[in-house]
Amino acid sequence: MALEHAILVSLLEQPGSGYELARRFERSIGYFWTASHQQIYRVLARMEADGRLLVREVEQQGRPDKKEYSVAGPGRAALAEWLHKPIEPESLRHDLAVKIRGAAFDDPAALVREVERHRQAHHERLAHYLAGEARDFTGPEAPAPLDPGQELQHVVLRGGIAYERMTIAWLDDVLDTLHRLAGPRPGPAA
Amino acid sequence: MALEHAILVSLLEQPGSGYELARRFERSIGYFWTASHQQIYRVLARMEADGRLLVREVEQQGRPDKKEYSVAGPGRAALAEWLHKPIEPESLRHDLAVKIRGAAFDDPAALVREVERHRQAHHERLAHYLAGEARDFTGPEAPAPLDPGQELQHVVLRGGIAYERMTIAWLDDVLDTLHRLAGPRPGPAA
DNA sequence: CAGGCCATGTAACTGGTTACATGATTAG
DNA sequence: CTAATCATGTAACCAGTTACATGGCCTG
Repeated sequence: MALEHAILVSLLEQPGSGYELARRFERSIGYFWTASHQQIYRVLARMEADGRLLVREVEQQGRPDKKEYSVAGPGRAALAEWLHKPIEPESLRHDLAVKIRGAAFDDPAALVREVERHRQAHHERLAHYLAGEARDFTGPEAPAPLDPGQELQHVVLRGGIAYERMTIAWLDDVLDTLHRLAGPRPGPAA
Repeated sequence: MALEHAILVSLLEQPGSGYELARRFERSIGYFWTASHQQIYRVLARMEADGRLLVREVEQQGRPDKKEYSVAGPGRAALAEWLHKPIEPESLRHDLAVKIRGAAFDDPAALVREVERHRQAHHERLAHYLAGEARDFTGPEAPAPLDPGQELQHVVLRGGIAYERMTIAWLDDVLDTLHRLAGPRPGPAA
């Protein structure tokens, strides 16, 4: 149930509406957790009903009104409790790896394009993360001595960067392997 | 719905019972997908009802009878269709990263033990993967020229190894960061 | 005789995805 | 006029987790 906790962390960093949270989940929080707006609204409603969040209706001009959520005492307590409770190290879940193994029962060469597409997507994510890192942490615009919250955000982002780099390198390995299997094909003209 | 496809791949590699599949999901397939026996039995029943799998009751001596599943024509067709259809590159979901960012609102030092525990778990997984690699692919017992299926299994395993190594390095980075934040603590005796 | 492995399942619940639904404002 | 952005939600479905349930065989 980490979505609740991710929301608590995000709202502690900065109160905001469901819509704003959904956008954050596409950016910074999305480095390590994703959620759709539908899911977010549902969970926000439940958390407010449970007394973990406070809502404030904010009128805006030129835009729809919004509900600004912030963390209530019990919410903060729930987060603290979770932080002190050990969690299971999680395992990978990678559809593409299923496909790669499945290629043995199909044409391996047919997978090249798909793998290249994924490589491209990870490359774009990496560029996006690096831009964010320069903007918020290492660039000339960034605050010189980072506060603890920023240091922690930075180390999480470094994890995202390391993940994308590793994945790109692995997909190159996969492409090499697929080419090797397709190149010297066992045909009659071998 | 990649569990169905993972099951199809595994049964194409080798027919087997639900119990055997559950064990494979703890080993080789578990490099990139996990599933509990409950889930597997449920999905197997559905796939058989849909005509994607065949069952054969196998009597055994000294053990309970088992149902051996194998892939039927429509199952193979369903796999082929999925293999040719693009899928979305997936994003990370990492609870521990939520905790790390949450530590800004708690005591960062209190997280050290938890991170060390995770580091340890990933270290063990890495050792397990490396042992499997030596046994099946690179060691003296391994078949000299690997067939395409084995090449593909190997490249997926290399992905798991790269992931574990990357994660361990990142967790070291996280530990450094936590120590830096806790070390020069902003107390009255600073 | 206790514990672990082999083997199969049901039931209830929780979390996540997809599809549907509405409606105002602003920029091109 | 059209598309994008802001803003909030409901409903149905699918996937995954947790708890419960059974029972024989083998090893120590």
